[in-house]
Amino acid sequence: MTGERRKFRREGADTRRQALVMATLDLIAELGVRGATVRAIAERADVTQGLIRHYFSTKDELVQEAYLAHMAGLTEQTFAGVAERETARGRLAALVVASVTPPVVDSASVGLWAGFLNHVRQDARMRAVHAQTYHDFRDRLERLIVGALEEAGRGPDAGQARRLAIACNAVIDGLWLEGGALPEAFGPDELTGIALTAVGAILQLDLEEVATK
Amino acid sequence: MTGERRKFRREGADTRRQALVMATLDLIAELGVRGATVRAIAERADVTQGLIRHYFSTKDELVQEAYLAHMAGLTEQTFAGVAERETARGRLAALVVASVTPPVVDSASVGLWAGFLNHVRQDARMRAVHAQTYHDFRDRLERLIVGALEEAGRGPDAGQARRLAIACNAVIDGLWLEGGALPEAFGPDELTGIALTAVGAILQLDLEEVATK
DNA sequence: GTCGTAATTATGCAAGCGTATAATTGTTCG
DNA sequence: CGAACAATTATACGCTTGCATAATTACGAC
Repeated sequence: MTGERRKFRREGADTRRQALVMATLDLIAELGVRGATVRAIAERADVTQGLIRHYFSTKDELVQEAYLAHMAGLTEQTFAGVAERETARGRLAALVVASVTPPVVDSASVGLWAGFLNHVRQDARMRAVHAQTYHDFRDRLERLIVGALEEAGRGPDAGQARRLAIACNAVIDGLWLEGGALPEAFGPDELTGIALTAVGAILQLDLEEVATK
Repeated sequence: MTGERRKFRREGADTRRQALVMATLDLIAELGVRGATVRAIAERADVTQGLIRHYFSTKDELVQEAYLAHMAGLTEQTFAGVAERETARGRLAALVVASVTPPVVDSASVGLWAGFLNHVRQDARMRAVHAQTYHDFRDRLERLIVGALEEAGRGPDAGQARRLAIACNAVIDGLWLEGGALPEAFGPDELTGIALTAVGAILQLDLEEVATK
């Protein structure tokens, strides 16, 4: 009858912080931002709610760190297999394919991103992370594009390169979004083919022939 | 010292419902879904909170109607000037331009859309609205594309038309999203030019020469 | 061992939330 | 002009939320 206090193990700060961040991402993806309450996060991380305050002085701080982790993970997943390809055109094709294929294209991932967008619009630091993530991705894409065009003997000037990168990025983002938000609306591999064709048309480059390694 | 009861005017049901929907949209756009509480909505609509329950049996019902109104308004704004153009190619160009220009491209509008997305993923009726809005827009886009291609003497088959519409839709959505989420990242009219070039490249059609009426 | 301390749990609080219901009041119609 | 009724206000309830603070306990140092 003695009210038994819950047993626990001590963990390193990094482990615990990461576990809390993962639990937060899980919940936002699953239930939306509304569902990611302090209590729910704690429960999912198998911890009591007080501990969150021990590692994050405020809930917004935790959400912010979760956002950073999500965006970093997304970029990493997208560029995962790119460097392995030998030609610039092959690297570009690999990036395009990865961008519109699971695990990058994923309902929960898109939901997560959308859930964060409103926080982004209100919090200056999150806005900075957002802008940097976007520009970082686009810059890398632009470098791949320039490489592929030079390989084909046509080097674009800076303005052209910028505009091409914005356009290709838009195709990729749009397909990513639609594939994640309406998974059942597209056939298997349909998005892959469309993405390669569209980006190829914008750059006047055949990406489909090099898509499969 | 008699607690004075607030004066009020009776309004028609449609007027009040619409006012409440507008207040909801304002608040979600401004403060995110978190900020759109029943009390805040009532205050913005200059009404007491009890009235909301008189017109909507639940808050989710109000949110759902607001979503419907927002999406319908967005589509309407996008297609506003399209029919005035005489050639199919001109109509397509007009649609593309409208899609990446204010008031369609707008930070609040994108924020609103993102705020709804998580509701969409959890509520079946909202998911239906979402899917229908998307397919409706894409179908109209596909018809414009087919018209423009036939005008140029090349009628695509059904599969090609579908894929082209998905690709063009992705460009438009991606630019809409980025223009709304990062307004300061693009110069004036930059998105317009990029959108016309990119869609034109995908369709192998010159849209820029017909863009300005 | 046992002692100190940081990690963790337990409990509580004030504010805000959506919803329910009763009391009023503006409007319409005879 | 008065009665009836729907539109609107007022008030309150129960729950959940984020945050604070005190009580415990696992674990490393010596």
